[in-house]
Amino acid sequence: MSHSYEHPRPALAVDCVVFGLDENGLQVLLVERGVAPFKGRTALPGGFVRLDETLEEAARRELEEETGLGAKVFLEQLYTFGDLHRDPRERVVSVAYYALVKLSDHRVRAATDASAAAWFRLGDKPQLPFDHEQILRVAKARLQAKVRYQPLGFELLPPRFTLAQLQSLYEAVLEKPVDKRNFRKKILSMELLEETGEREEGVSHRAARLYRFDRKRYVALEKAGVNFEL
Amino acid sequence: MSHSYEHPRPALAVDCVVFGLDENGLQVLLVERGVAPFKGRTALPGGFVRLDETLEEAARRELEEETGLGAKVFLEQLYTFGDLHRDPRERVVSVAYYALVKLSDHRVRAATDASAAAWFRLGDKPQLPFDHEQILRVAKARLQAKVRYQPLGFELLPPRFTLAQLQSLYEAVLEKPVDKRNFRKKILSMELLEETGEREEGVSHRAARLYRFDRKRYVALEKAGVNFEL
DNA sequence: CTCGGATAGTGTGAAAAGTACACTAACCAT
DNA sequence: ATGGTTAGTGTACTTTTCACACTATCCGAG
Repeated sequence: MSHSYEHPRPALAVDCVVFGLDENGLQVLLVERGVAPFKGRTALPGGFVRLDETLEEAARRELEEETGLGAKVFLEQLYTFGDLHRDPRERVVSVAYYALVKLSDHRVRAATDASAAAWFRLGDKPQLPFDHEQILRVAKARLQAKVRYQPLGFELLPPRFTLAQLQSLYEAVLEKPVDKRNFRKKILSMELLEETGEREEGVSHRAARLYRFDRKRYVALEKAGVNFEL
Repeated sequence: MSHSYEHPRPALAVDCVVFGLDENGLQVLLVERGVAPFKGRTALPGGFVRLDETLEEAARRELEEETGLGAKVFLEQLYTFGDLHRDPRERVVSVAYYALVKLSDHRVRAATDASAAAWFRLGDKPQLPFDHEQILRVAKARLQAKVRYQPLGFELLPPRFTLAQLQSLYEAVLEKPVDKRNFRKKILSMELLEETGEREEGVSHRAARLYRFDRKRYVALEKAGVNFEL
């Protein structure tokens, strides 16, 4: 089947930068390409936009198809890349999205999935084709900038977490150490965290309290114009 | 002439939100549409992306064609809008850009240009077609957010300006008053302004000093990681 | 059962930044 | 010379940021 238009059109794609976090720091989810160009190479998950779906729907569909990630992950538009030769074959404009997922939920799936998705540490990944290196750089910069004034971090953690986990998240993303006492004061003063009353289990030292992110309160405070700068 | 592709493709357009400033506050540059849909309606300048130009080139070309704005204006990508029915005729995805121009330079051109471009105050403009109201809202929010931590304001002023002009610019963009002494202290402490040694002329009161934005110094300081939060 | 190892959890003082605020200086026009 | 108009300047108070070290709790090993 063929489709004709009066004027030539670039192809329109979406690409996704999926960030996850574990003990080793910030990771990114990459897939092995199943089609040309760059078939067999490791690249960002993505694909062409269909006519009956929005850009975000296209991004979520591709994520589901290529990595098994569900529809609820945090996903935000990043930037649109339109250099003439970013795809060697033909003109392709790509709307990039970035996603944040709780790596713990998706470690197994990605590891066993037939679609050959895998997590890579940022400093330890293969060279990416197209302009995916650039997209990844922009995504990392955006994440670092945004995490300072929006509580994005919670998207990367399990539903209940300790303050130490939250702190090392910030340290991993920002790539610099944070003072424990000042961090706790600051983050608790925002009143976005709710104590669950529970504690860590199975650790061979004093068990830390488990907190939960209070999303409703966040929405309310944000509407009221409160600042969440770290 | 007709162009065929194996899979259907959305059309790809760019739209531009051009901000300018005068005594009446923040203004936006709009054009009268010469083609359907919405022929004759006032809308954001924009048009379709060609295969041999990048997205930014397309935005600058459309600006030149429809408003006479030159190639040097400050222009930055805003967001990409891809709702299914944002264009009533067919699927069109639009990459929006926003521009900042010195209104003084372009007041005459826009007023006399055959292409029927005109400046409108934000609170006093016709209803815009497509999703251009949404695009404008996003652009305004971005400008307000960005002006706080990047010295964008200078793009809206003539090359030499007084501190009072700069202050009213911030007041116009942020839509709230700023303390004169604190503003001057803060902005001068950034060391981005250079005294020209000249003064205002033709005013019937004490003449203010004229300053110039030191772009080189800005680039240097920015690289060094300095913060320019207002 | 106690002792060592590991992480949780807590407060204070000093420095820097932000904020509110009012008068004199300079210039022009009448 | 006087009045009108905007330029230009400093200080005291409050708030925020930053650096920094010890006790509490739990587990496991001996």
